[in-house]
Amino acid sequence: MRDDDAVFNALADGSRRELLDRLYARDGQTLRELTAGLQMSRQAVSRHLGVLEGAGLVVTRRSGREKFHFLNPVPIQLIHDRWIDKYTERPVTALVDLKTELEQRHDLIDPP
Amino acid sequence: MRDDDAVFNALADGSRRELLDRLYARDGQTLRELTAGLQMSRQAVSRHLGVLEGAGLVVTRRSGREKFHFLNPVPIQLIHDRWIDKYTERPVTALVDLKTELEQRHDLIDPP
DNA sequence: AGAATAGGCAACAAAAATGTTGCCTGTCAA
DNA sequence: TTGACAGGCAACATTTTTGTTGCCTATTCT
Repeated sequence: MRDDDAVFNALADGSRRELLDRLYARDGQTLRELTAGLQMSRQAVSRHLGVLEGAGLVVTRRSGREKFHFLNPVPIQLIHDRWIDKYTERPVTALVDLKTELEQRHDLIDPP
Repeated sequence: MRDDDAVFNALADGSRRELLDRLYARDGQTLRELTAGLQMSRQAVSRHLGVLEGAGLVVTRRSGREKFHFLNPVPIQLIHDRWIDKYTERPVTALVDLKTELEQRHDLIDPP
């Protein structure tokens, strides 16, 4: 497996993505704050945060008995850069543009 | 679950990401072409491509008995937009910048 | 028509992920 | 120092995922 496996694996779970959403809305929350409203045990949330931290999507900072969590958007930026060419400017603005391009390519392969 | 679940689930598998890499390198490949070199049965690759197509990451076009696969980068762009603010320009250029910001925030909470 | 090619579907076993409960350590306040 | 609070670790059962094998239909070529 490649190194980015942890990132994609962490993003695969809906609860973890919701945790990222919460941190995106307000950074620096503790485990208890993030658990509130998630209808899951504190231990489960703790492990989810551990997965996110292991993937580098969340950075933590401990202060006394509290642990603050921060969103790190860098791995997400890398996902974007992997399949979207920033130089040749692929048609990513709308699906309609892509479909148009597909029709053209298909005409090259199998002309009408 | 949300609607984007299929996309993240599709990206969670390393073999599927490799298929996207291959399509990114050369679009419009058939199932046989994509299977070559992947050390997996054709049926397994077929199901992986089905997952990618179901998530909208791959668009297909059938011509006779052959099926061509094309990469659709739109869902990946949406992932990027979800957690990276394009207006306020968060510090996503380097992890160093983020760490610096985290130090500053921590000083606000727990001054030295 | 007959053979070869491209792809699809379903059932099965093996492997991995998820959430729970129970118990533990460290920190803060009265 | 005693009790309350924040968080961590491990074992367990349940569910999901993954790849294989076997068999099927549709299309192309001789």
